[in-house]
Amino acid sequence: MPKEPLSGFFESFLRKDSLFVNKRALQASYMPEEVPHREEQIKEIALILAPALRLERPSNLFIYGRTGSGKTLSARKTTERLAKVALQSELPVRTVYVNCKLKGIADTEYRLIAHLAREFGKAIPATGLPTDEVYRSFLEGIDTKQVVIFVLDEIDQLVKKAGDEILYNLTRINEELKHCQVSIVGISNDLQFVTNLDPRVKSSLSEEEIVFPPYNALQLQGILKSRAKLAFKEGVLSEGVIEKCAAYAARDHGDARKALELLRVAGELAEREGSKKVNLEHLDKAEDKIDRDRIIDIVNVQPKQFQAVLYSAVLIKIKEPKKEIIFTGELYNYYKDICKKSRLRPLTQRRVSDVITELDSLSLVSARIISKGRYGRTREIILSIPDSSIPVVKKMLEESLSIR
DNA sequence: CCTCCACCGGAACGTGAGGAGT
DNA sequence: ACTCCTCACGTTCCGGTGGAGG
Repeated sequence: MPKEPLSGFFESFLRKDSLFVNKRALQASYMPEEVPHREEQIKEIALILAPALRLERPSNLFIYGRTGSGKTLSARKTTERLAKVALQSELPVRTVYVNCKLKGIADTEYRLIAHLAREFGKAIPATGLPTDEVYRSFLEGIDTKQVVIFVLDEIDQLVKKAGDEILYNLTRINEELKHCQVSIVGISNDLQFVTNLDPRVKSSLSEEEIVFPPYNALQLQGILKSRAKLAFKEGVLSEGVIEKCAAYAARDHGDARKALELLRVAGELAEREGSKKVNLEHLDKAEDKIDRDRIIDIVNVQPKQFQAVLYSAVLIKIKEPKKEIIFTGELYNYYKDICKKSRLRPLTQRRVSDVITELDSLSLVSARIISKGRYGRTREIILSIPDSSIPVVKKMLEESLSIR
């Protein structure tokens, strides 16, 4: 008599004590009441944006700092409060937050402007119209007596993809508007971003600038503690878990988001194991899991051609484990072979070169240009997938490319 | 000091899909 | 039906270049 496979599973799951009380407090989207160690920056932002409440145009603001340093959170928090006060006093002030990296939402000029226009009640089709038409509609939509603050997050990604003309147009729209006043808050985690911007855009975009320094280990501990208090039941975190978690993230430019994710995943692993406590081993396992999951997720959604290029690098690594460094030419030869095996039309080397650049920005490989003197100039490419994950990735790629 | 390799990376252009306006 | 958009993904063409070796 086969036992019912799920017999009692959900029942006991329900009965089993969860380690969490409110897991959301550890998720990236969570907006805490306070943003610790960023009081100064928040005050600065508030000071710069406050004139909006007198219906004056605030200076454009440029915020930068590394990932997980609290930029987005601080900016959102501040604009939210501002909007709330404006609403209470019935002042015509609008704040709009856009993340430019979201695919298909705001990652081109057309889409960004269309998105903004929709915020002001204009219906813009996803495609089809000329861009100036979209601009026209957008301007028409906002040009009433009001102050509008646009917060453009990950603005560096937008410019990288679509050029800085967008910003030039955006910083100039006040000249086109009769009643409305617009100011722009740009957020970037690329510190170099401003330096290679068109000088005209640069000066108007960064009328004001705020830098977010990375958190140090102690500050990270504070952040983790306050969130852990909300997220976990009392006493489930073993001694030293917070400290180690903070140390791990501090090692890597003080990324608070990463620290929180680590803690959350450690908690989930502990819970799944049926452990009563989250301890240091769970943290180690979490670190591993996050790394592997990230890679798998990214690799899975890459186009076939990208996968083929990556697979070439993986193959080289397996055939010659001692060989860390691959040159473009070698990789390309392997790649052509792979294409034959998986019945893919090989791309030109020029294109593959771009693919390599993109794999680099996904951190699947790291590539830098070197000169071998007499033997030419090329890129040295190093696979950034940890040895432990290589077999999984290899299998995935073979399946996807239908090899063997 | 000069040369010259093996690429890099900018620019212009082509194709084909998804869609608007007339 | 026809012309005109954007946009992703490629190709072709080509000038540019750091440094080992003559």
